[in-house]
Amino acid sequence: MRLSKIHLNTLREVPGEAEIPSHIWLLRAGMIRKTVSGVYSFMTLGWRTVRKIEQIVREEMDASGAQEISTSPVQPAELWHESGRWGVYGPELWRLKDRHGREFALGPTAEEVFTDIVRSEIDSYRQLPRNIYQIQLKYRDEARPRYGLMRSREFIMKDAYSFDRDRAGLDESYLTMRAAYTKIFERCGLDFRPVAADSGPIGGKDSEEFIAFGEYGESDVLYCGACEYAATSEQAEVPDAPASDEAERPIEAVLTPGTKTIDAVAEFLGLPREQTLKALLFQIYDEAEDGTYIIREYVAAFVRGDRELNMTKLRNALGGIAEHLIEFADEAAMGAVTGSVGGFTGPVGLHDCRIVTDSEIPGLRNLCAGALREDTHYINVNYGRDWTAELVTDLKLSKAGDACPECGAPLNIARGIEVGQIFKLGTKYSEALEAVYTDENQQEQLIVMGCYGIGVTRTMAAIVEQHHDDDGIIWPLAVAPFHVIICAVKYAADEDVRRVSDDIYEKLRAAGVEVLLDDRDERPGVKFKDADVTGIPLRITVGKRAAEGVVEYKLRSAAEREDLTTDDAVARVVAAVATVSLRA
RNA sequence: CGGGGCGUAGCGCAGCUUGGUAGCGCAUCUGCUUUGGGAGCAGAGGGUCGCAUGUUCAAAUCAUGUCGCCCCGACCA
Repeated sequence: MRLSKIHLNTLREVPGEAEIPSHIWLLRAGMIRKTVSGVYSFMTLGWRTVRKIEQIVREEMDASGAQEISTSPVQPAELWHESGRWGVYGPELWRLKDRHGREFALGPTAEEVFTDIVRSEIDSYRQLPRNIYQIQLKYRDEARPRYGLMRSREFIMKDAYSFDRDRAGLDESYLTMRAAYTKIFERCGLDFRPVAADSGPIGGKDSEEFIAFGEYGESDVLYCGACEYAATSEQAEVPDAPASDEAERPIEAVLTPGTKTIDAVAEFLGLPREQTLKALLFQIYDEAEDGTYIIREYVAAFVRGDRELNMTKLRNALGGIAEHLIEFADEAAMGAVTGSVGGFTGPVGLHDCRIVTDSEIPGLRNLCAGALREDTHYINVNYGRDWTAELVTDLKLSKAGDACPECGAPLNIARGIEVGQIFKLGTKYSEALEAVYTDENQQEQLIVMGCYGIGVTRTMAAIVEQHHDDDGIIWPLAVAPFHVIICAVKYAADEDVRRVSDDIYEKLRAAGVEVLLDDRDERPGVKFKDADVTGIPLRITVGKRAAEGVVEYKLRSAAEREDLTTDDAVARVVAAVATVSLRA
């Protein structure tokens, strides 16, 4: 295409709203435009890249045997009531009503819709397995949209759902998707890793996230340098400290004035933090039909003093409490339940609340804990003798240096962007929506499901995070809006330049290359800057030596330039583009 | 939702403390000169200062409220 005909508006300055590279460069390259917070429009070049990514996703999904369909983002509330998610999904579900007052949601995912389709269309084991997917706008009314495309309220997601006869079939479907995802993100040019993940409110057991490494990611990943183990910080198992063989000493109350924190009490008593017990008190809500919240119960959770509590593990341990239905208890509640003020909560004599504890606590001896009286702690508190918990399970938040649960080597930590996730759902939705098939013994069986998501627009942001420099974006060839840009210096004024540029342009187009000809009546500096900021991976400059048929060839990713004849330049571009097509 | 910051021309900002003719740079338009890394000169257009109420002879400026945006925390593709 001719650049003079394309709508392109690059920005010289960084818009005030942008903080991180992908947001800054996508705006400055004129690829995206904000409509309102968390909602973006894609302009000509930006949309071309979105479609490139979608195309890669589509090709690999189709190659894996999945089929593309299209459903509406408008989903009736009834389906959500059937699955039970209307009440638990929380304020992130973007709800709306029609003129009759009927309720709908804009789909944040589509498990219900796909299960609904399958339950009415699949009756026999002969129709299984199936994997169907769509690429569609999704809606999540985020508490805090952020970082441009990284966390938006409207985004493009590829969501796929697999339907199998049994668990073994699901395992196979899952591995097929895992392989397809690996290819997709490789073709997008991302540095990424699949990591074990929490399955969150969608439900199910086994799950992995595909994390693209990046400084501005919002996920913490713990990975082992010695083996293949990798997990998100919420999910990573933390091995218990070895049980103590110390003898139990008699429990004793001691005065500890003003020591409201673990650090303060440990220092005051001269104990290591490992010898203390950290208490955290939560209130759990029920959501009434009218949308109000009522406190259902209080929960006290205990971990070793030097540990951090993993909220995700706690919520899962309590039977999958939705994130918005649990929060730290306020001071007033603390007083009512513990008979004390914050900072002196402990397990001994605690009542009127559920008590859960981390799994390493029963093995530890003679800990220091709050005594439920202001300025007082107990020392030599022992599990079993002085207190017990209703639930004993791993509640520890993993951190760098913790032992790898597979091989024991110390774990490393990295930040990353979650660009995809794969789940084994099992029968959660088929049970709720009664999606069954008849097997060869004429028995009705529940369909076993998996679901698989890719954030297409987030992937676009992740690519820019990994591929940019001080001058702008450096698109990998496979997702670039155009393969090559011809910077025609003095196109309007110089007949040789025009002739040579048009010649190269036509030859490349004939060869199937996506080529952009900068035929604008602009100064050369403007053309070079625009070529750099928009990140077109290959550049041919036609200028000074046009009359003798010589042009300059340059990669966006490299500093070197090379003078070539026009035919050699065309051949180089065609060869470079061919490497991308071959990878598919 | 809690905490902090910001709303003045398409974009980036100054002006506000101490109330008195709304400004600068970029972008846009016209003309001339320029043309291998975001040109120079001359000129032109464009803003109910987020909105509402209040104080005042007078409000971009002070007060109250409200809406929007951005950043930090708890959640997710």
